[in-house]
Amino acid sequence: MAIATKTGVTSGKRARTKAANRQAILAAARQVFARIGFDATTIRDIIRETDLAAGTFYNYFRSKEEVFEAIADQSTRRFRPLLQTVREQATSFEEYISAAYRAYFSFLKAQNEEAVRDGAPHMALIGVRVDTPEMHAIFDEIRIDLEEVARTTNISLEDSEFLTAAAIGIAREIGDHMLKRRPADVEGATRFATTLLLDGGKALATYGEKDPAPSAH
Amino acid sequence: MAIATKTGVTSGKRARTKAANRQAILAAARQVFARIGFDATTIRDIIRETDLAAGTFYNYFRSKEEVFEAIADQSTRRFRPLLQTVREQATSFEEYISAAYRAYFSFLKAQNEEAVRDGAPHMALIGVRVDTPEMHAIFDEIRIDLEEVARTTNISLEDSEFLTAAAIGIAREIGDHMLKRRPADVEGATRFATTLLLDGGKALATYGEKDPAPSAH
DNA sequence: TACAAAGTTGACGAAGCGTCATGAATTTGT
DNA sequence: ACAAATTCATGACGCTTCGTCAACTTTGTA
Repeated sequence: MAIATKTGVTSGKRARTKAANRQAILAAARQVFARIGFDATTIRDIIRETDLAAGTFYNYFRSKEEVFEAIADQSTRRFRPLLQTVREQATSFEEYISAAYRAYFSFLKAQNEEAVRDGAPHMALIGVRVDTPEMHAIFDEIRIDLEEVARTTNISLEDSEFLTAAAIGIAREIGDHMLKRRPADVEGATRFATTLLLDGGKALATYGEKDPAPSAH
Repeated sequence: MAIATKTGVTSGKRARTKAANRQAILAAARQVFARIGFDATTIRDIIRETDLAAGTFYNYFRSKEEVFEAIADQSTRRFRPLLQTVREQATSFEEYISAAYRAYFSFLKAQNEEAVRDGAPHMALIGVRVDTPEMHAIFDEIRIDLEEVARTTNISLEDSEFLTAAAIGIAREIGDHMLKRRPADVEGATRFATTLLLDGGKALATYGEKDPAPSAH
């Protein structure tokens, strides 16, 4: 009889298998992408890993690219609550930046380990990298956070959009390089990124000495 | 008769048409990618824009992806001499960073305008972004430059790899956002990126004031 | 000029694509 | 409780693109 809920979701069997099928396709796609890579993957490769028929795929996604985006979207969605926590707990600009980087690098490390466990050859991770609407939402969220934290700490930012872009650029690139170093050092990456974003490269360098002895807390 | 040169390149007609064909394919691919996008492009779309036959394509490239990489590689190759000049003329850390960012942002703007002129819908630029060997070369070049400039100015860098990664991340993201603002402000982006990398976000903020009055020279 | 080497051509079989008529399972209406 | 209506899975089909290859043309060598 299918009871309609507030959200418009029905509890009938129809709706349940629909959700299950979607998830099955996404899970299968994850596996196959990890195993043989996005380019080599065909839609039939994906559907073969489920108990569905070829045509059914097209009831859920228009193309391979759309599945990919949906997976990236899932990843991004899982990151947002972490950012939410960071926002709620930060009491200063420094704290926000530091905690946000830590959250991202931890998340990245976890995602990477999961992908490797799933049989990804090496670092073929579908990350929080693709240009999805969800990613744009994160960008705006961070920008607004920065503005807000700056405002409450009586700071004026010159250009919050550029600052956000830079913060994200640093996160992406340092994140990649962090993963290449085994074991991935989340704290080290966090400290570096935070110091750089706040105080710049000069704070990470020492003048007139042979060995570096920077402090960044 | 084909005179063999030092480099193993022959001056015969064979070698000339070979180079010409390769360029023809690359040029055609550029056009088609710009017009209809990478995904929609088929190898036959590309070859149709030349006076070659389908089979000939495979004498030059293994796949559409390989053409793409070759184009990205060309872009990257064109950027390297600019970086060379920057390296030669910089006398301080600050100067190197500033000039390098200016070179990159100018290059990016020029590339973008060229792509738009070629009929790219909007910002579908094949940039200095892809993970090619040539890009890795640039990365190493910048890292070594940073180390070198730091050494001659008696500075110790904590982690030149991370610093390079961060510098490139900032360039990429700010570059993207710069292009979205019309007209693209190369000097503004350069100033922002340079100040951030050297002195950090704090240098771009003002404390206890309403309107920002940052100085970054 | 004759022969060898290199390269081009386009037709061909294979592979993957997206669609759609069919039928089964679920929901709705009475 | 049953029938009508709706939703959706199925897999075969026609179509597009793929990469290859035997035949042919052009270039280089002697």
